[in-house]
Formats: sequence, C-alpha cells, structure tokens
Amino acid sequence: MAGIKDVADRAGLSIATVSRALSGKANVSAKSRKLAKTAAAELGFVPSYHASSLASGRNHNVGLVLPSVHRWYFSSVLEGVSATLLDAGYDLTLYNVGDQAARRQSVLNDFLLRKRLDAVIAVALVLTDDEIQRLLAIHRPIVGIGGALAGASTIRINDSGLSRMATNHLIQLGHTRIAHLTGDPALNQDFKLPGIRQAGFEAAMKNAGLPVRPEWQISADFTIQGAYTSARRLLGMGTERPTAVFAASDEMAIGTILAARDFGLRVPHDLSVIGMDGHELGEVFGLTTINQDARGQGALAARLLLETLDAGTPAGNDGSATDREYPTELVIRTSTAVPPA
Amino acid sequence: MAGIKDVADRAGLSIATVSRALSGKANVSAKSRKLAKTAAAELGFVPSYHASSLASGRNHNVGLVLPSVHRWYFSSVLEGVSATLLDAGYDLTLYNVGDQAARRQSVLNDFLLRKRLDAVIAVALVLTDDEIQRLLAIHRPIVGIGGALAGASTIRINDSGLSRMATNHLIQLGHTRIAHLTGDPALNQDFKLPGIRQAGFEAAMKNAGLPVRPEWQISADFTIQGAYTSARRLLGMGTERPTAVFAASDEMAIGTILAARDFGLRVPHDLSVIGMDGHELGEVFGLTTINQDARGQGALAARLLLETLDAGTPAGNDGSATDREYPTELVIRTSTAVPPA
DNA sequence: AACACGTGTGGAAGCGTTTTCATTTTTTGG
DNA sequence: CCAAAAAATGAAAACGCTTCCACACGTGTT
Repeated sequence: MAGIKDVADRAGLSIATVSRALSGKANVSAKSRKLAKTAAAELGFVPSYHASSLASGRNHNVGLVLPSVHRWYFSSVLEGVSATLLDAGYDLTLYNVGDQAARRQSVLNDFLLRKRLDAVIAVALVLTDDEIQRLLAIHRPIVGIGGALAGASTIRINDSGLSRMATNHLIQLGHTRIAHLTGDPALNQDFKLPGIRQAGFEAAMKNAGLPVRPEWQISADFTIQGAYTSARRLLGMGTERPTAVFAASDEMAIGTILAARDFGLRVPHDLSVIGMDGHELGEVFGLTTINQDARGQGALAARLLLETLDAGTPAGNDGSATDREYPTELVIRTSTAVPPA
Repeated sequence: MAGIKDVADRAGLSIATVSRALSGKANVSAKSRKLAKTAAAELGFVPSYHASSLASGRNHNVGLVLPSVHRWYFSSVLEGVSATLLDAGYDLTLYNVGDQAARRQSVLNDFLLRKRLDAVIAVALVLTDDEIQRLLAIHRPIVGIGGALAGASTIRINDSGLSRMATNHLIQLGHTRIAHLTGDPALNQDFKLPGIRQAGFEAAMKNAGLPVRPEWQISADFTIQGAYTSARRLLGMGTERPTAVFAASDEMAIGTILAARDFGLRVPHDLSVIGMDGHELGEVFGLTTINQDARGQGALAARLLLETLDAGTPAGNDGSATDREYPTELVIRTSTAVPPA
C-alpha cells in the first residue's frame, strides 16, 4: 500500500507539502498541488485514517446512540444523520444500545470515551447526571434528539404541547370519551417521552373538563403489533367504548385502526384515531397525525455538529448549549371526525 | 487526559508492561497485571483508539453497507450485526448508501478503502467486478448477505427455491389464478433479488402447467404503502381477479392484504396472500410466510468475521470464501386457504 | 556445576500521518 | 532595483500506543 512518502517521492516534493496539498490547506503553489494530486491518484494513495487522526486529533467520525433501529422514529433519525454525515465525508459509528443496561454501560465506558469520536448524537436517551458529566468531560460536542440532556444541545419537539394539540383536535370535533394509548414505561425506563405525552393528554382533558378514565389509558411498546394487541383489549371491553383514541405514535395509531377494523368499527365513523409522528404508512390509513419529520431532525443534528466541528471550537460544548424546538404540523386526514350521534 | 505513560508511572511499571497487562497479553505476572489495572482504573485511563490501531494494525471496527435502514430486512440485519459486534467490543461503522450511485461511489472510494475497517459486511449489494476487485485488494474479510458477491463469503437464503416453495404452497391449495408482487426493478438496479424471486415464481407456475399472466405480475418498492397502491391497481382491474397473491416480501404482502380489505375481499376466503420474510407484523395479519430470520443472518455474518479476525489470518479472504445457505421455514398462518368455489 | 530454557520486564523502534518551525523562494512596495 | 513582507517548502518533532528485542532471573536437565 502506497504511503504519503511514496507520493512525495513520485511528485518530487516533500512529505509535508504533499500532506498540505492533499488536505487542501493554504500555502501550497498551484503547481505543487497538481503534482501531488496527480502522484496520489496514480499510486491510488489513500491516507491512513488512524495516522491522520492521531496526528491531527480529528476523527471525521460521529457517534450515534440509539435505543432501537426498528421503530420508525429512530430509523428515520438515523437516515437523516447518515445522509448528512456521508455527504460531509464523515463516518457514522452506530451504537444500537437497545434497552439492556449492560450494553449501555459498555457503550458509554468503552466506546464513547475512547477519543475516537468527534461528536456524539444521542437519541431519546435519558442519562444520569453522572453519565452526562462523563460525556461532557471528554469535551466533545453532544447533541440530544428527543430526550432531555441537561448541559448538551438538544433538538426536540414540544411533546407536551403537541399532545395537547392532538387531544384538543379530538375534543374540538366533539369527542368526550377519549382514550390514550401511551408508551410502555416498564419497557423503557430511560425514556421519559411516554410520560410527557400522557401528561399533555391529561392536561388537555382536564382543561376541557373531561374525565380521564384510568381504564382508557393503556400502553404498548410503540410497535404496530403491540398497539394492536393493547387496542383489542381496550375495544373489546364489555363496557362503554371510547369514541376516539389518541395514540402516542403513528405506529400505535395504526395498530389501533387495525384492531378497530377487527371489531367492525369504522374509522372515523365509529372511532376517531389520531397519531403522532408522520409515518409514511399513515397515508395508507388516512391517519390524522402530527408530522414531526424525524429525518429532518437527524439531519439538523448532524449539520449542527459539523458546523461546530468546522468552526474548530476546541471544547464544543462550552456553555453554548442550545435547545431548539423543531417545527411540526398537524396533518388532518380521514381518521378523525365528529363522534357518532 | 491520562495516557499510558501516566499509568505506568503510577503503577511503577514500564509502558510496555502496562500495555501488555491491560490488553490481556501473556507474560505478565499476576502482580504487575493487578498493579496496572488498578492504576488505570484510578486514572480513568482509556487507551487511544487511533494510537492503538496505528501501532497494532487492528481496528476493532467493522463496516456495514446497507441500501436502506427503513425496510424490515435491512434494519433486522443491522440489529443482528450491531448486537454481535457491540458484545465483542467492536465498533460498527454504518454506510447507508441508499440508491444514489454517487454516494455509493464515495463510500467505496473514500471510506472503505481507508484502512480503517477490519472487515466489511455488504447487504444486498451487487457490485461490479471492478468494485469487488478493489474491495478484495484491501485484503480484508468481506461477507455478503443476501446478495451475490463473487469472491467473498456470502450468507444467503435460497431465494429461487423459496419462491417456488411459496408458490407451490398456493398451488397445492388449489389455486390456479395466482399473481406475483415483485420488487421494483427500476428503483434498485443493484438489486437482483426481485428478478430471482420472480423467476422462482414463474418456474413453479410453469412446472404446474399454470399460465403466468403478465398483467398479474406487478411490482412495488418493497414497502407496505407502495405495495398497497400496486395491489389496489391489481385488484381493481375490471377483469377476472387472481385468487392468490405471492408477494416478494412480507411488507408487500401486508400492503396487499390492506388493499384487499378495501375492496371488501376477505383474506383468505376470497384472496390468499403469502409473503416472504418473517416480519413481526405478519402475526397481526395472520400472514403465511417464509421465515428467514434476518437478524440471525446479520449476527451470523458478524460472528464469522469476528472468528476470522480473531484467528489472525492476515488476508482474510484468501480463497476460503464460503457460501452458506441460511435455514428458513414455511410458517403457515391464516392468510392462505383453498380458493373460493 | 554448567547449560539450556521459559518467564517477566523495560528500552526503544516503529505505525503513517499532521504540524511546527526554520529556511528558502517569490512577491510586493517604495 | 532593493529591502521587507509574504508565500512556499522541507526537516523533524509530535501523536499515543504496540511490539520487537535484549536482558535478567529463576527452573529443570544432563
């Protein structure tokens, strides 16, 4: 494998000049630059990533920590991050930590801290103060998406406010018997989101003077199939049925619609369903939802980091932690309507 | 940040001994090892990834090249690979190349070749001979999953045979009017799979003496929503309808079932649907399918690579390219039945 | 008793770049 | 046309580890 020495020899230049020429630095004559580039191309020279990182301290590598890659939200964020980084010539190191505490520990300890990442994007990860301290201690920019990361920059949507908005949409249509399908708290302890969305739901109900029935607050694991099962239980209860369901994710909303169909309930005639996300599959079901462009959030996070890195701020997270709210929109389709007479 | 020198000083040992002790090498006395470990822990020492890689030539990093992270198959493979690597202390560098040729080129050139990966897993990627040559030239183990990679080890399922099996399942139930929903060839030129599955379908039909109607061979983009649209067109045709559909993926099978429901067709009474994959969502729809455990395939690929790497074979892909067929199983649920009288 | 051998250990030579610094060459302005 | 400033260049010092090599020290073998 050709090294930079070989290129220098072939181009008749010094190693230093070749290095400068190839990495696009200033103070290299046009002639030398061309010479170096030609020689490099002829030899098929590719700089060693590790040597370059070791010498320069730059890694061109961003870490992404995710709890899952299967759920729509996470794979969408991943896609946005991935595309942005790839275009910028950065590598993406993926840490799919799942819900296992052990794996998460090992990621934090052995991987993230190994000075091998220029920056970290953490999605929906609630860290302990100690963990955050450790992360901040390595003085790398950190961006949190959809999760509270005190001390780091975050990109979030207004979960509580949007939940109220979704609930209010149902209330304004005239619904009074509204159920809420929330995330499963037991499954994901690091994940405060279900609670926040649920609080927004309850606030909207209280505000409208409507009762919040405990038996209509059910949970699932954020998947279609999980929600389907939970929704069947809800709709199959012998007692009075809700006329509307607000599901904390589109996938769970879709599961609810499928369950409703099984019971012969027409959506929206017999049951209104509203979700939250902007899942592509929502169109097929005419799902009313709040669109949150997860892909865009991922792309934005990556762009922010790249800017910080390019600016060359040594300690990226020095007090400049910003918290931005990502824009969303209510998309009204055909899964919500006035309640049956 | 503490370096290995600091640890050595604190432990009263030489740098060399500390290095050996911490990386678990032989020829270190129990006492020294304990001394080194204690000192390292006290200082919070974490070895520099780049320095270590540069010196040792080992990266502890495997690249995964995927066309997408949204479709079930790919995110499942990703999950399997990710978990296995994480447990082994390896990093996973993700290249989500999508279907853009430019991005793919840049990945091959600028990323993969940068000597920064110990091995590469390529999923459903059909490469040109030249591209394969370049990959093999870097002398790193390569495993291909679900795609032909001449010269590299591969893990595949018997796509053609399984398509025949799926089709035969329908034929044996008594169906004669069978449609096939295949992948969209235009969308993914690097992707021979749709063609192979389609060939299997046609072979089974021919073998049974059944006609293959061109208007019943439709395509979609492997998503539920795409298949839904295509299936609506198929089922909405004024003419005679098929009594069964073999979809080249579970997601497309589900899209077909949804479309069928829209037309008031009962599955399986009016229309039998069989898919292929083993998607978790299949259970909700009672989908008959061929289970292929994509997650397991990813995990196996990662394990194979780790073994090769641990064995320390210098050039991992020296003729020992194996081609293994991953086991699958036909899962019969309730979406297939005898045709209507 | 002399020898070979295995085990621990530390010094120092890499690994392949980037970057500093001193030096040489070119450009600019008076 | 010359001095001073600016631009281009190369030698060499990092970067922070791993590992080769040489050496010291027991043990077991003739």
